[in-house]
Amino acid sequence: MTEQAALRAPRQDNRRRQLLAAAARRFAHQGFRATTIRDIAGDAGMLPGSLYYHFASKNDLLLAVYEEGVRRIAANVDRAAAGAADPWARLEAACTAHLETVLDRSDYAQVIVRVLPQDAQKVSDRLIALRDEYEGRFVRLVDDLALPNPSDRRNLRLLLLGALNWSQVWYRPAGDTPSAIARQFTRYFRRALERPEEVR
Amino acid sequence: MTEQAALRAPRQDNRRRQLLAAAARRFAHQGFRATTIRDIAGDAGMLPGSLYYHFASKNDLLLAVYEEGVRRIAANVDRAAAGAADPWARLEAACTAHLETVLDRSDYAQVIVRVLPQDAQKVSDRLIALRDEYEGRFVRLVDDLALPNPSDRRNLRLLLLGALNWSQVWYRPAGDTPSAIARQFTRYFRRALERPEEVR
Amino acid sequence: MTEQAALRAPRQDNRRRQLLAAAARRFAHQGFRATTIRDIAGDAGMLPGSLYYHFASKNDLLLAVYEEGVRRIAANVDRAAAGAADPWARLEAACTAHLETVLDRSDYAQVIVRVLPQDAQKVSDRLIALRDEYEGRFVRLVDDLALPNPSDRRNLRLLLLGALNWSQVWYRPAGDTPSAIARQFTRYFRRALERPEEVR
Amino acid sequence: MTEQAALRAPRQDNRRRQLLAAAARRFAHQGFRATTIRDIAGDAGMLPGSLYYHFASKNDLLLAVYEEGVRRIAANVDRAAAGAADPWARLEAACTAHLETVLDRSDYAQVIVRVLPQDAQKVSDRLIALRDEYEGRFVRLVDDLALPNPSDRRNLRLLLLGALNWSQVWYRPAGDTPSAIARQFTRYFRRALERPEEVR
DNA sequence: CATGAATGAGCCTTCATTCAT
DNA sequence: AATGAATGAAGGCTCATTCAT
Repeated sequence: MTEQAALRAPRQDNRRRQLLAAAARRFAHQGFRATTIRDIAGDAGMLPGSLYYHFASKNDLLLAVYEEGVRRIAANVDRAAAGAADPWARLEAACTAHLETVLDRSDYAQVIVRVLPQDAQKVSDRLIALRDEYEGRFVRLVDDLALPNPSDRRNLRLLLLGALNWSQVWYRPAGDTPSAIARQFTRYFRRALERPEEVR
Repeated sequence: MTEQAALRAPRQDNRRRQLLAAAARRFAHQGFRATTIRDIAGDAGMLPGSLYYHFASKNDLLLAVYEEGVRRIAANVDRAAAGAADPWARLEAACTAHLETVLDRSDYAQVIVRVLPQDAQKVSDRLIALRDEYEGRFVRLVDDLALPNPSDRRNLRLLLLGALNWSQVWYRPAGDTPSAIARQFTRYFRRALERPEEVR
Repeated sequence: MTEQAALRAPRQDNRRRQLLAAAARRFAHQGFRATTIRDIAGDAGMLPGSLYYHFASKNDLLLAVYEEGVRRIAANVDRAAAGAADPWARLEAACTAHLETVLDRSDYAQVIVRVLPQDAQKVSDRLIALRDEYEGRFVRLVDDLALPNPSDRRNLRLLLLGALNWSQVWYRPAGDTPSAIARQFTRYFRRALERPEEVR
Repeated sequence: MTEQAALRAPRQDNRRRQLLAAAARRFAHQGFRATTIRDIAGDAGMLPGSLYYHFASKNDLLLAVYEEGVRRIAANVDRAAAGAADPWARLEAACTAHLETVLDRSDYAQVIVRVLPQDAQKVSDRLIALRDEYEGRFVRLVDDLALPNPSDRRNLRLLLLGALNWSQVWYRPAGDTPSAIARQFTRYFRRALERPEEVR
């Protein structure tokens, strides 16, 4: 990259990115409705009206945050999964990456978990599609496991992801790390799955 | 109590109850911020201003809904647990009662799961206290289990309750019943706990 | 009417009427888009938000002004027409009443002439219907004339009403009175109509 | 003029002309206030800010459109009048040219009829002057008529022009052509004027 | 008990305009 | 000549809340 390009090109994108980051932070911490355009613009050092040069509406801003969130968490999860040898290791790596991203590394990703699509009626379809696209990964990861009782798949996936996502409610940085939590949860999950239920 | 009071008191209580029920329904289905005082008053057949005769603020209304929600779900859970013989059966019965109440039987209880305390800053402490009081039951239920590895307790409780609560996000009346979900989840949970982890 | 009723009943209606009057005045003098809710509320001595207790939107306010305008001008025109003996006298009386109402007596009526339905997209259909309903009177008044050449009717009606309505653009209180203008215009109109065109 | 200027000047003029044409079209069809600088710049393929290189303000744009409108309609009317032999034919030709230009041939001219000077406070004086200058033609055309009753002149001119201008409100391309309307109206006008009023 | 009426703060958004580049 | 980016004032509207009656 020439020095000129380094100085000029990113300018526009920078402001947009700043706004997006501010929006992600606010949406993740306060929720969608409790966040005002003034908050976001203020965080990025501009006036409310100026934000509309970069985004058409608050809904569109949420959509953009969702998109970035999916991009990031999906990239982390895919990278982590790709580095693992067998299906179980792959799932564990994916879950760890998922939870680390949500809890620690990305306001964007946290928004996907925290803000419900219904909060932005006009773009809710697209938000749902983004969520679904992302979660498809876990459908496939669970499908790859060799399970004694394959019909457990759906329920167990919902249990695992639900437990991970809910941790956002009780998680405190002072306790276990996100990756420790994810690892624990996945191991319990494995124990529950690997052998058929005993007769009681 | 004079006769007059006998006639009047329950009337007043009725209106309050109607408002509370309307608030619970709205908060459960739309969330706290998306619900207006107008919605709630309208559902109870009165005007917004009239609501303030019964409740001091929207926050107070939420607090009252939370209180009623805890009262109901705790009653259901306690009753279910009391009818079971051993610790594992007790936990399963409690979880089933918990999920049935949240998903099917009580808007009040659903509010506890759906509406975050931070949505009502001024009463958030009390909302948190109510949540904690209720969840204490599960701490005790899990403590009663005879586990090979007692240090799993906290994590496993968080996993189980988180998975149950998150089901509110994906639950559809057309699929498995709440009690079926709860039973399944608890059984997986049991399988994961009863046997010590193998060496891998 | 009892004194109590005199004091209490009209209260609500009074404020609504004040707002309507203020809106009519502003719309008539500044046009629809140039008038702000703040202007109108301010004229009625209240805050912008308070207006919405009485009217659901700015469009609805315009609709209400139109309705009142049609009611008033129609009443004036009908009364005037009813007092005249023959068709020509009836038309002249109606035109005089029309123009007097528009120019002198009613901001409401002036709004019908000045504000185009397209200015309020969401209610434009109803605005057009109101205009049409009113103008139907003139269709009938012209139909009642005994004309040598009946096919002139439509064009001549459009000419007469157009000329009257356009006077709003050049009319100044210092010059001819509205009724003088209307009388003059109607007489020219009559002269143009009563005998078939001569060969030139 | 240097060759460079010869090449450049018209380019600049082109862009200005494009903007003017876009503004005229928008103002004629949507009105002044409903048209945004964005609309106009967009129609000319540029961004809002760029427009300000060519025009100092939205008001100035309107003024320029008015000027061009007067230039065009005046040219049409003058040419038409010049081709007619006697005063009545001259008036009829002028009216036909006026209405054709307004309804069919020029967005610029339509703006003069549709957009009220008060819509642009800061230039309203000049807008009024332009209107007056143009209408002077009709004062003269009517003055040239030999009338039994000369005092009718002003009123009849206002009636005729008003009726013509108002046709913009009800005119639909599917019905009579503008020139047919203008011819009809002028003939009625002539009939009304040529004979003294009878005693009634 | 309830209502009618209003408040006031704040919300999202629009838009003419500016200006460095 | 034109753009990108921002401004700032204003606009329509919402909503929890108040209070005299």
